Amino acid sequence: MDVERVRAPNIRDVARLAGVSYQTVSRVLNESPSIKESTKSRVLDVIEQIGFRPNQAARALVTSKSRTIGVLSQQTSNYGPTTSITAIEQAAREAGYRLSITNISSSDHSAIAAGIDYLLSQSIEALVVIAPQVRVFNVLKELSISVPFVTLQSTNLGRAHSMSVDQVAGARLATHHLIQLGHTEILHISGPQDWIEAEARMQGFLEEINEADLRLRAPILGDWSAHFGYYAGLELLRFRDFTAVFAGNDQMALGFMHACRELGLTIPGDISVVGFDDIPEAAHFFPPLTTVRQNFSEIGRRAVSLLVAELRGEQPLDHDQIMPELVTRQSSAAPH
Amino acid sequence: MDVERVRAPNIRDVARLAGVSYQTVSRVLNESPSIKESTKSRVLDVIEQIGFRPNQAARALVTSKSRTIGVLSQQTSNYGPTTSITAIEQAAREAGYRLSITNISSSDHSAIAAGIDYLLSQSIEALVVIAPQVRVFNVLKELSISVPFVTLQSTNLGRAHSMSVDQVAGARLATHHLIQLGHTEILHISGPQDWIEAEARMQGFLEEINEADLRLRAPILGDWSAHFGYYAGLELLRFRDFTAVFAGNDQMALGFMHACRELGLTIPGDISVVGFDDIPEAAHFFPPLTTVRQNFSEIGRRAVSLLVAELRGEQPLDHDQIMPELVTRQSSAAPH
DNA sequence: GTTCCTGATGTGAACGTACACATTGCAACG
DNA sequence: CGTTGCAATGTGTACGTTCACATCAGGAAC
Repeated sequence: MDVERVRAPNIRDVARLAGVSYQTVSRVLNESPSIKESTKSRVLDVIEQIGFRPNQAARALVTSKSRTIGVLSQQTSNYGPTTSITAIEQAAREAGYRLSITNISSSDHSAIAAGIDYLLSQSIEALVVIAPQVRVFNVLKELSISVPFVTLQSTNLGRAHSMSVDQVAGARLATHHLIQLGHTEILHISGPQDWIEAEARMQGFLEEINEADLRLRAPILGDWSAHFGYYAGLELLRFRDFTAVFAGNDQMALGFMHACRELGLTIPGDISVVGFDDIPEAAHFFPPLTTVRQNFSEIGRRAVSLLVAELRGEQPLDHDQIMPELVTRQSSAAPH
Repeated sequence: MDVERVRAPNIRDVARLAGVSYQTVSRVLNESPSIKESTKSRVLDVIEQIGFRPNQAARALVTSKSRTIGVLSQQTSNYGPTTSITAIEQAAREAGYRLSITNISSSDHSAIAAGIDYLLSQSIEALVVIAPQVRVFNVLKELSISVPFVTLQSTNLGRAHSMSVDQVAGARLATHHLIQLGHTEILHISGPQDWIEAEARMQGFLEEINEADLRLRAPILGDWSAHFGYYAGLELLRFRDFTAVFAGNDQMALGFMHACRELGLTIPGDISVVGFDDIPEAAHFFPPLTTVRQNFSEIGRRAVSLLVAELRGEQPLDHDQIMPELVTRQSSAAPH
């Protein structure tokens, strides 16, 4: 009584119904130039009619091309990475590539290596790395990846493997803004020490402070979370020996502002705050947050375009680095 | 002068070096029971030594199993979907499945159909749908998908295809909380009309309002964004004929509170606000937001576990529906 | 010693496609 | 009218794996 397991139609079924050889069908599928218009449309009709789909596995097997781009990412729901990934997915699809995403939860050496290994085992043709930790790059260097790859953070890998918004410049914009308002005692709440972006933002901060010849205060090392910003704020505000804070991202800025309110301080009256990223919510914080906007989607798109060009053997478009932009809102003002 | 293109080692290379037949190697790879321990370890040694990786494409071709779960998602960087997707990815990987994600940007019929078609063309074995619009389900019904699938929202598809936090119950929690505080004029800012979750939350709101025999006010249809919450707030607050707002998500609540502040109203003094989702930032809004927490990760995990069980022909674990939880913070209080 | 069984291993085929090469038909050319 | 050339199409094979089936050795049972 069991029903014969229906086999999906293949290229030969199409050929038979269209009265041509399977190779002709293959030519239609691959848009070969030398094929008569009439046969082509006849084949396409049959394909449409019986709902034939070329088998990707067979295709991948014979061409040894998986048409897949791997993405290694830090496990996060943050706005930046997810926005980039979405852009990557779209750009990849438009270029005819699939995505294979792996999120690593821990960032120790073996987890990173396992993540990359997992991706390579799927015979990805290219790799995008969004896990933005220094350690990840050591692993990358060590493994000498056999496929084209690109990281979405500024690195000193020295090669054309990096695609990023200029974090140093962004941090300088933010810091410079505060200095120009007249602040002289500026605190930086940084991201985790081993994050490349945190490091770059800190560097921009330091450069600007130095150039203005201001007193340098040791940055606080945070974890990007609003919670950290809050608790750090409660602690830091016991000594009110600063008038401005540059937070490594908008979430920490939010938490810090929360702490300020709780201690009865007003922003920007008592303390100015500047964030980084410009997440969509930042415009509605209390007060609306002055921050540095970076175009996460553009980074993702460019990463894909770089990789795809490399895969096709084309010369990649030579973009300038993407510049971030200061968005001035109401959380920053001159000190009184 | 060109170097012979290095071919990746295959199962026969391993067999030769280990002095066995390729089939024996295949048995080792597939953990066949009847294989001598000594041969097994010899084969594994060779695999390790030459860095052999089984070719997934060949495997997929012969087994006609892609080991891939498709994810159809609405293009978004929102906390909920991204958190779920991350959980799905992890659970899928642990169960030995890859993920193939497609984000659809528009939600018209053809875009949805194209998205599903794209996923099916990759011969996915199962499908998770996170694009939570009513329209999507119509397309799903229409297409009569040939693979097991699950949606991450409550639906009335009538079958065991849905995995979700009970949105109606969550909305009732929120609304009931406001009623219990003594509010009688409660406004609901809803998500877009065609979103299943928006509909469910609205339904919960209506049920609770009806049961308490309060005056029903027409919900405002928003778009989930903080911007909408803000502009809606500016508009709504021209008539101060309500004392509490239940927003369809935390972002709209944030925007609404922004509008309140701008008009000189205090929260919860003048107006109480309750959100939905409990995004990590909500605890640091001004004031910290009372909201309904739902476990996005758990939904994702359960979806995968359901699908994997179905693929393996096992009986899926029968979970109760996941219940949301009211998180009371400082944005809600008794009216004065 | 023969038979039977079972655990361990080997052989042939198939999956569906693309590539390299072969063949056909027909027009142009001398 | 034979040759050449080219456009259009067909045939054989390979990709790397798994499945179905075949084989083999060796011990138990008679």
